[in-house]
Amino acid sequence: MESKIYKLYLNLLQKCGSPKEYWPQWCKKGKTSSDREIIAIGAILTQRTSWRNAELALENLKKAELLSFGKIAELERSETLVPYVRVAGFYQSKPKKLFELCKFIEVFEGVKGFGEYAKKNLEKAREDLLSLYGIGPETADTILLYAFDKPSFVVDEYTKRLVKKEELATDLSYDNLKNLFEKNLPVNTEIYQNFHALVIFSQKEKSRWGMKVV
DNA sequence: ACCCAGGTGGCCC
DNA sequence: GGGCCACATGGG
Repeated sequence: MESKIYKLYLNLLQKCGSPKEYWPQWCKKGKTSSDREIIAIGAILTQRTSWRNAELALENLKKAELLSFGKIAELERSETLVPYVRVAGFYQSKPKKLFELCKFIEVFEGVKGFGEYAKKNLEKAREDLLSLYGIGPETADTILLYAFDKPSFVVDEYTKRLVKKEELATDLSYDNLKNLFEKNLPVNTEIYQNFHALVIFSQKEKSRWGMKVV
């Protein structure tokens, strides 16, 4: 595998070091069902929002003992989440998005939990996620890749910028870039996880980056 | 007083 | 299928 894409990956890895240092929970092995739920909740909270604010919302939910799919699915109304989620912005829609996802998992997987759901076939799980309100391609792939540990490459604005700058493609649509990366990399969850983290990380100040343990 | 942050859904054409 | 726009908070 000697594609430009793979060389780019190796360069980023050499330049930035292992993403595990600054994305500990998202890249770690042996995730619990709870870890997976928190990652999925975080993926929604961070939509068009700084990770710092998404993290504050996660902490609010944790203090309120609402940081789990079961607890959120039990709520009668999504509006209950508003005060905890407010700090992450879009507080009218994010509670609905979280509620929708948690309800979906509850209805379809019952007591088996998110960990079991994560074993679902990748293509089917991606279709499921995309059908939910508030989950578009980037969030779906983020959940598949980091919460489910499935080899589904995540494309974001940083990826697009990088591809444009390196002149790796002219069609910058989501699906085209996703296919481009998946076609030019080994089908490997760890590489996809590292790559996406490195793309984001490489464009930020190292000292200001890093995820706390929620 | 701007601009941005790990997007998405709803319109419009 | 692509091009806009609203959504909302906190930090620079």
